[in-house]
Amino acid sequence: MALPDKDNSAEAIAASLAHAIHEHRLAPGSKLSEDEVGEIFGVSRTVVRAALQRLSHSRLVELKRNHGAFVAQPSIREAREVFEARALLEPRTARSAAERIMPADIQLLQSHIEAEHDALKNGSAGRALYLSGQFHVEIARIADQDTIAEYITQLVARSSLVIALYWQRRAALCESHAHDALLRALATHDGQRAEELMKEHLLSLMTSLDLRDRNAVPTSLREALGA
Amino acid sequence: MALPDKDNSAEAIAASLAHAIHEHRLAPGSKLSEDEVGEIFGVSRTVVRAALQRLSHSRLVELKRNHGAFVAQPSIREAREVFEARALLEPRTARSAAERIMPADIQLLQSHIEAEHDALKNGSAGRALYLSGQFHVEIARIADQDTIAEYITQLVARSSLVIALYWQRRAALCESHAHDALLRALATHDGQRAEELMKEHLLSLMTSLDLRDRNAVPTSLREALGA
DNA sequence: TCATCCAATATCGTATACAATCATGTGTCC
DNA sequence: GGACACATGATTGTATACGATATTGGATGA
Repeated sequence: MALPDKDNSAEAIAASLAHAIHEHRLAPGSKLSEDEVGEIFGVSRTVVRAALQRLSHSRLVELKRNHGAFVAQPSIREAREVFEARALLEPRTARSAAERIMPADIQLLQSHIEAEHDALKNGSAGRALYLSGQFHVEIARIADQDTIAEYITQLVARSSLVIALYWQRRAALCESHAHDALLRALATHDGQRAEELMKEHLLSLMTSLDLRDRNAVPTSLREALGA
Repeated sequence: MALPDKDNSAEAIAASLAHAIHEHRLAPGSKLSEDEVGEIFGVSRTVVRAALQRLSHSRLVELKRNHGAFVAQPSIREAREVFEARALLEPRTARSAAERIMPADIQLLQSHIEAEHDALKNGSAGRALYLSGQFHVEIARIADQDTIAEYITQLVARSSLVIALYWQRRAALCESHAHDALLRALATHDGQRAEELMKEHLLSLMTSLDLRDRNAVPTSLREALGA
């Protein structure tokens, strides 16, 4: 594992774990033992705890008292709420981004899309998912809204967990086309269209999930066995 | 100081500090020494650190490496961003709340407003400010959106810091009237009007602040002395 | 054979100790 | 007299030790 910066090691570890979660290398429900994580990164439990608390606050891990940290398993309700929050934040932010975007930003988004395509071709779906999320975060950054960008970063990461749990395999590759269209609207400073496209994109994302109750994640064993 | 629950003491301490910040009992820039806070609450630095990290993640305190924790001093830019984020989240949430509100909720909001009036009459402006913030949080709760409610909680607390720094004393008491009007719209399930009122309310809040650069908070001594 | 109780184990929760770092103040040299 | 270097103090950063708690496994009894 990449050794974290000697400074801010807790933050580096949190980022590393978040990245792994985002790329689906860590599945929802995975246990993150303090000792184990500490050994992997070569630090004591003290700093691991700081990292885990950080992630807990971002809702990426769940801290169970006296039981340890686990990669979060968002409920269906939480999944819906995450996308509803995104639906409030992202469309208007995309509009702002369209009004402020600079040539360098367009280049960057374009390379994001290409990297995502490459990742998909190489079969690294996790990395593609991560890049796809970063596309959204980047738009908030272009809109010059750090506070909103931070929230979107969180929501995107949580969306990755939601996708891990509730994705239905049919309805797949609309994604990249949506990003292409968004980029075109942004590049032409068409704020109105960017806003609409983002709204539709998020809606289509949500409808590609199976958020019916019956497929609830087996949070309790009783429920898992259909008792 | 109220002794925190033996369980989750870090969270209790964080909540206590957040409350104090929200009520302007702790001014922006105040130093929060780990030893001092630990002594006040009767716990070791370990748990104090956890609480401070939590607050740091909420942007209520700023952690300066090897220097300690300080109550945050939002920049003008951050102040704007906080209200822009609220402008995206709250109006639509108010509309949802209007559609779902129950009689008990109306009662609760009414009592919030009354408590706020009482606090103002008793001269405890800090408490009034806190209650005024809780009014907004309560609306998100009524809308049945935990995720958004959490964000609004954070943003409201940060708004309190912004108010402490940038409030201009003229333009004061429009507040309670705005809440009254909002409650009427909510109580009559007039979602459209609730959304509009919330949008205007936030706008008027922001314009009652002095967010011009020249009044920047003296983050550096040089700036404070007008050098 | 089954349920109940209890001990053993593993993990987390907290306190404390020590190391690292930065700020301040002092002394010396130019 | 001024600037630099260094020692000192205070505060945070990290590691470790110990205590608390919940689960697991086995033993005992009916």
